[in-house]
Amino acid sequence: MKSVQSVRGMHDLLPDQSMLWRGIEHTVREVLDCYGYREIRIPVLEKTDLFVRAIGNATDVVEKEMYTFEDRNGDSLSLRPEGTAGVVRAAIEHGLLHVPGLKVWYHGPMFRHERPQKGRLRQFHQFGVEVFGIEAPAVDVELIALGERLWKALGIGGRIRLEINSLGSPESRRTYREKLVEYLAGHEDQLDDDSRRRLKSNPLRIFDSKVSRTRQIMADAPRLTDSLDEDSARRFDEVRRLLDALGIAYRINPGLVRGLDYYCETVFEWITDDLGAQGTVCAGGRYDGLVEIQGGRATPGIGFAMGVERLVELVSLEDAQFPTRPAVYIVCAVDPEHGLALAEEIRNRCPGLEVACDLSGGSFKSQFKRADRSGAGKALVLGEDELADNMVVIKDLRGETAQQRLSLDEAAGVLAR
RNA sequence: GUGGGCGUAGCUCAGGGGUAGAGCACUGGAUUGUGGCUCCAGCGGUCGUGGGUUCAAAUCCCAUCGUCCACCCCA
Repeated sequence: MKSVQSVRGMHDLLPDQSMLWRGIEHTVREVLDCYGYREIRIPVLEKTDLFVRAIGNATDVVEKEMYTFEDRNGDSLSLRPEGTAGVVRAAIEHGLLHVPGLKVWYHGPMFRHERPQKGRLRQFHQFGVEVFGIEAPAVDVELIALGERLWKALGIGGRIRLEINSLGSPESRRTYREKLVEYLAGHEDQLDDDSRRRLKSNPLRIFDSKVSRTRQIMADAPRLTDSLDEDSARRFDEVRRLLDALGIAYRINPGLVRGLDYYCETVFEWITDDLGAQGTVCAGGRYDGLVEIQGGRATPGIGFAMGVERLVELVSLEDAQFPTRPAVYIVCAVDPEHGLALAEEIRNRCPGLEVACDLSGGSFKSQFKRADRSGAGKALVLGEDELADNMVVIKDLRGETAQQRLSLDEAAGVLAR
C-alpha cells in the first residue's frame, strides 16, 4: 500500500522544531501585547471576491496563486493568500470601525500556489498587524518601532534592515504610473522580456529588475518621490522626522513598491541578506482606500505582515535556545502503577516542572539509557527496595554528585529548587 | 508558470548493467539495581512511482511525483 504524502509545499512542523516556533510566537505575542494590540481570529476561507477586490485583479497573487474552488452551493471560495483583506471584512462586518483607532493582530496559515523555494511555501504562516482610523504619520512610525523592538526581542536585530518609501495618494500614484509608462515606452525595445511584460502589469516593479541594461534605463526614469503631491510629501517628511527622533535607522528606497494594489503613501520592508532570494522578512504600508473598496465607510488603515518561516530561519542562525528537555525522568522497575503515581505526585508538588516517566519498562539499564537520551537532568529511581522503604533514589544525570536515597518529601524539595 | 541539482535503511550518504552497502540511530548482550565510553550481535530498504531497453536495471532511456536552489512573485 503506497503511503499518502503531504501536499507539495505544505510542510509538517515536527517535534524537534515546535519548541522553537512556540518560543518565537510567544515573543511576538508579548511584544504585540505591550503595544496594546488585540488578537483577531478570522477564517482561512473567504469569498473569492474579497481578495480580488482587495489585492487587485491583475496581481500574480490573485491571477494565478490562489487556491480557489466552488463551495457546494456554487459560491467561489478561496483559501486566504494574505490576512489584511479578511481583517478589513471582519472589521466592517462587526462595526469595529465606528470607534477610530482599532489596533489588531492576527496569526495563522496563508496559502499561495507558488513554486516552493527557500523561504517560500504554499502553506506558510504570518503574523500581521493592522490599525484603522488613524490618519496621522505617528501610526506609521509606531508600527515600525514595533517591528524594531520585535527583531531585538528575537535576537535578530543585527540581521535586518529597514527600507521605506512613499507611494503617494492613490491619485498621484496613478499619475506617476502614467508618466513612467510614457517614459519607458520610449525605451521599450531595450527592456528585457520580463520588464516589458511588467510594463502592462506592474510598471513600478521594473525598478527591481536585475538586468543591467534595464537598470541603466531605470536610473534615468522619473522618480515616484518627485511626483508626490504636497500632502503626501509632507506626510513622508513627517514619517522620516519621527523615525529620526526615535533613532530608527532606515534607507529610502525609491524602487520599493509593494506588490498588492491596495498600498499607498508610506510603505516599508524589513529585509535580510541571510535568507537567499527571499529577503523580505516583514513588509507593509498604508491602505487608506481599502475599507471603502470593501464596502465600508472611508477609513484610513495601515498594517504589515511578517513571514514566520523566514523569522524561524533567521532565529535559527543565532544560538537561541528553546529547551525541550524534561527536568526529571522517572525510572520504575516495579509495577507501573507506582511509577505513574510517583510522577503525578511530583507534578502536584512541583508545578511547571517537566516530568517524564518511563513507560516502556524493561531493565534498569535500558530505562537509564532512555533517561539519558531524554536529556533529563535528574532521574528518580523507584525499585523494589525503595518501594518497600517508601523512599526514592535521586540521581544527577549531568553532574558528579553522588545519588541519594530520600523520602518523597525530601526529593520533591530538591526538585522544586 | 520557467530553468537547473537531487530522490538508495529512521538520518547522512557510497555504489553507475551481474546476490543491496557504510556510518550514525534503534534493539539486545558483555554488566540479573544504574545511562554516557568501549566491544559483540541483531533489527531495518519491492533503491520515490510508473513504463521502456536488456538474458539481467538501484545503475541506461522516457514519463511522473516529491525535494532543494534560482527566475517570476511575495511574507
